[in-house]
Amino acid sequence: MRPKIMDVAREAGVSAMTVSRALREPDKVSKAKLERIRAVIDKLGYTPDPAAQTLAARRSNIIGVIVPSITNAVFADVMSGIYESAEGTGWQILLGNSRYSPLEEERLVTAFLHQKPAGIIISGIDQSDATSKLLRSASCRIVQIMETGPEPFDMMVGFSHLEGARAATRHILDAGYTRPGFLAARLDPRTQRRLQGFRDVAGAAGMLGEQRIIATPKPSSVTLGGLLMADLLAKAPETDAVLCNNDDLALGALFECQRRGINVPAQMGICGFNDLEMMAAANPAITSVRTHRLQMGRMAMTMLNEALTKPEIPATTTDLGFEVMIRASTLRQPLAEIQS
Amino acid sequence: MRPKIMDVAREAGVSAMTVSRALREPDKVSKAKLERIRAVIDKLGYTPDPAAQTLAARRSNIIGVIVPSITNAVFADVMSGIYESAEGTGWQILLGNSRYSPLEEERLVTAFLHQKPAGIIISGIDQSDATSKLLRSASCRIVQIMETGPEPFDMMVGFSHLEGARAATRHILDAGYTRPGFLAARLDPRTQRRLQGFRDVAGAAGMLGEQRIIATPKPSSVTLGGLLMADLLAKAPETDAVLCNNDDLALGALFECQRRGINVPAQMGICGFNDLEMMAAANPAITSVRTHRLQMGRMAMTMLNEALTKPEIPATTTDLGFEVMIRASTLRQPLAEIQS
DNA sequence: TTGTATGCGTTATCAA
DNA sequence: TTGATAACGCATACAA
Repeated sequence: MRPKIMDVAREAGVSAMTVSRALREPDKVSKAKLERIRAVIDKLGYTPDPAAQTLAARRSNIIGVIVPSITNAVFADVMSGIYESAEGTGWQILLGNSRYSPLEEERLVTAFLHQKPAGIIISGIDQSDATSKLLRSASCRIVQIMETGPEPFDMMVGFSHLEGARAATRHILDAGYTRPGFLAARLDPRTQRRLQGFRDVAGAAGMLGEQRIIATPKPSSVTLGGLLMADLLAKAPETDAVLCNNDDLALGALFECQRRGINVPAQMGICGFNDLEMMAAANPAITSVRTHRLQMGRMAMTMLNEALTKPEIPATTTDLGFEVMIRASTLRQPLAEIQS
Repeated sequence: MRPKIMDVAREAGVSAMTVSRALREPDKVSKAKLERIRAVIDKLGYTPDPAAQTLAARRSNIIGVIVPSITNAVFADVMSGIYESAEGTGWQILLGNSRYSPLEEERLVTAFLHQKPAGIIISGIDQSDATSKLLRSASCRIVQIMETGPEPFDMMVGFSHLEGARAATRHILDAGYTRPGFLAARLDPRTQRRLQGFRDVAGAAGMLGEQRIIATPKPSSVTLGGLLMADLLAKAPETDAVLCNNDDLALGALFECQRRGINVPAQMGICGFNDLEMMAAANPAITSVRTHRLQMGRMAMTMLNEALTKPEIPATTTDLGFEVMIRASTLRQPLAEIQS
């Protein structure tokens, strides 16, 4: 049988409560007893029973994490940061995959709240009314990740997808392209805000062509990137650059251009979003908006841990920003030199 | 306050035990009471407290899943299958990331066992002695995934990495390449078995050149694929094909060839492993060994669910096999035609 | 600083 | 088929 708290207490010559305190509030136990208790715990290999702890404390050591996809490299990176930062803290991570479905998200929040979690990390700022209500009345700390926005439930760490797309579009125009297009898949809220950013900047420059915006609700993939590029070339052959909603699409668009003998970046500029590792390795290297995914995950978990450890940590919103990584795929100068 | 089992019992005019039974063994409750209880449960919105259930039943509804990486697309796919198949079953998935560390894996197994899990899904067949001991004496069902092998702990679903690499190598030789190389990163056990498969077949054909085997313990990436290809070309310029240990490396190798003006597949054949989605979309499309990752995850969870639901389900090992997806990157014929 | 009494919400066991 | 009783292993509240 596994040793229980009473076994430790007996062996150490103290009460069960003192052992319990030694584990959770060592400051409130005298040095002598603390040492004795710790020795016994080591000797017996005692570990508290999580279920009993949860039942008695009316609160678990579970942190629920809800992401819309676990195969999308973007969220895989964020999760990796979360797991990394959770290591050694004692918090147990319960991962939920909402598959981009608000209903499934609500189901997950409900299921997680039944576990009396210590905290919840949830992606995005577009929760349904029902989900929002659940979260607002929840008695645990909450971190929204991926995005920043007004009216956080509690804490927030992310960046502005709108501004990211604006900056990328600005770069494309600065690079000398004049008929930019946009490729989008999935059409989730963040995608839509990126599209808005593109429209803002291209429109302000008088270079917006709605026929150059190719969007589909289908899930994103490299293959789809190629198909969307083909569609774009068919509908708007004048296009001389594309901002892709993500890096998979950008890579697929590059391959499609190569298959058609379209020179990138001379005849077609290509820009991705997220800056996955492969962007820099491609040929030509692909320009992309770098987002700080690992750091976002780490910080979300760190913020939560602080909020749960120290009392009275206020709600804060952290904007991690982004960075346009300019690479060969949008450097049109070679063509300009040829033309001059 | 959340309704408890006693609230339901009172409202339905039965004892708490009968409510408990109605939930878990409805067959043992009379039709009349069952209906009444169910109505009350709906009305009150009763949900059992997981912690109390675990404490009383000495067994949780948790299924621990241990993978060596969560950013690697291969495991992301497997996890996706697991989550998909777990949906609606009531099992809670606790995910652990061992980061390819046997020690971390042992730590995770220990932590999971403390939760009195209903089952454990663990990647690979190379558990340390300590981990093996823990798992053998565990009182829950276990599924090993990713690979098949002798001496399973319990259930198994995977495929032979050795045979996968053998088949790929055979294809490369059949395609007419005579000086094949191998690119490997990470060097985990599965990588090593793939390398063994390559050596087997290339050696038997008298076409093995040890100088053409480039391996590094570094984590895999597209960038690294390019670097390894550069290394290979420096050390063994005669190389006319590469089997890459995974698709990231293959893509990187392709880009590096393109940067150097080396024609793929005419001057260099490239074959990947796993057949991630992007392989078919690349230019040229890249040959790869398709593995059934989503299905593997689904099946692992399904097997576990069956074993936990129905009594006396025996241990079974399922080999899901693989498929060499032959694509342009290893179709040398064009060159052969030119030469003839 | 330490200990006692009590409750957390459910299920196992056994008897009816 | 149903129910009474006793755990399950720990933490909260309070007292000493």
